[in-house]
Amino acid sequence: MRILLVEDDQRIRQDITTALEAAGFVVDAEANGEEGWYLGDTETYAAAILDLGLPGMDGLTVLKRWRAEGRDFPVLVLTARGAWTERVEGIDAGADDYLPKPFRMEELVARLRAIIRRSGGQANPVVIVGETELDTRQMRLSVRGVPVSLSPQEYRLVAYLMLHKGRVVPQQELSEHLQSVHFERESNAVEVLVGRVRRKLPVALIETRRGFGYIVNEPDGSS
Amino acid sequence: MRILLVEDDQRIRQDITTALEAAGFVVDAEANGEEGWYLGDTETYAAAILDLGLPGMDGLTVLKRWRAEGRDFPVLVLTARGAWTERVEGIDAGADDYLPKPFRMEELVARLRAIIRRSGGQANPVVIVGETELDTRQMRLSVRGVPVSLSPQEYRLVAYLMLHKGRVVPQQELSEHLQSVHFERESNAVEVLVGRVRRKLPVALIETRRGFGYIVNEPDGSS
DNA sequence: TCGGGTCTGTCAGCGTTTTGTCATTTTCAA
DNA sequence: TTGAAAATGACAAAACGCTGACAGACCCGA
Repeated sequence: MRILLVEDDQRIRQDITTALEAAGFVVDAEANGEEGWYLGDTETYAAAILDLGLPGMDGLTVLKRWRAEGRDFPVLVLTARGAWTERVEGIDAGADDYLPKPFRMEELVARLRAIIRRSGGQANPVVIVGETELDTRQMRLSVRGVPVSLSPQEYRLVAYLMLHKGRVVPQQELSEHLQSVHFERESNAVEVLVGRVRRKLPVALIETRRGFGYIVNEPDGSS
Repeated sequence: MRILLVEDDQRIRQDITTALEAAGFVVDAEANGEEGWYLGDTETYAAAILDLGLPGMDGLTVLKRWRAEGRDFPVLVLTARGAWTERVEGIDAGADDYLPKPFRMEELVARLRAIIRRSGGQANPVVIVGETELDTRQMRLSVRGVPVSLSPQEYRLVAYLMLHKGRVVPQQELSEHLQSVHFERESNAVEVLVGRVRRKLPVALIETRRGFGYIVNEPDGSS
């Protein structure tokens, strides 16, 4: 389930991204209005979260343009507290819901799931690859119905790979995503982690693409 | 069971929210009439509690608009003491019941349950997980039919987890929800509380997901 | 008003798990 | 074949959650 997030505040963007990923979504986060618009115009998303008041291109404009071009994925608009006008405009422009700042992350996730569900998409918290099942609500991984006990870091690794299944994920992206504050090039932390996970799994889930990164794929899938 | 509460008085809103949550409802509380209307129009609620005399948009108008657009969830109207006219108008506008201020919280909850039941929705006050039973009406937890004596805080913890069963609840969410006015980073209050509850329960109900939070789950482990 | 009991948050200590690093070996693609 | 990339085993520091003890706040009955 892929979500587009357009929000200029670096801090908020990070927080939301983290929360959504924890909730099992895949997030494309973008700070700039124009770029956000372009992404929404060219990629396929289950929903978008749009902050009004963006650099580059105003949020409302972004939304109107999408709608004008027939992009109909649900959009959740973030507004400043009490800015009632913004909300009205947002709704008029084709927003599906709005959320006044500040908000609680749980609420954001709940609302997002709501508009996705309403739009016909299903905000399924479960990802399945072969015999492996990832339940993002329970934060649990199981193989053939048997839960696998993973440490937080291990879980995050698997979750990230599974949510991005079918795509080669570079080591650097992983190590950045595991939010360890280390960019240390000379660290094989990810490799070690992958090893640990593999030892715990009864099936070969994570494939190595030597020189590129790791990938989780459907069993029959070839690249 | 999700309830929409539209009430401008901050104090009353808080009280009702607390009472309803204690009773096992999930509450969206809103102070502004217009925002309340929007929520009721776009979200799905089991019922709404509506104060007349709101800023933004008058309560009666909100109600009429909902009904005009076919929203038929039951609505409980709060009226000022002796404002007989309001009641008549409220009923005419499509309210299912009214409650004159001031009122007792228990009465509010009872009436709310009544209109929900009448409307076909089931306001089930009982949550069952394995051998554990949470009766939100009596605010009582029992295991194998034997009541467990819990302190208020302990009860809230268990209730919250049980009402969110099948989902990992982060410690932070818990500590926020227990409305302790502390955002204190380094506080192990939740851990202590969990420990106390566990000691009182004859069964393993609360599972720890190290690094993530706590979860209450059906014994077999499917959500 | 006093005294005992309960509730709740803090703290320090403890054992366990987790995680990054390092040295070394293995593997693979060019 | 060969050198870089990845896997592995071992290790130690750090993180995490649990527990018992404690003290202030609060409630209630005498």
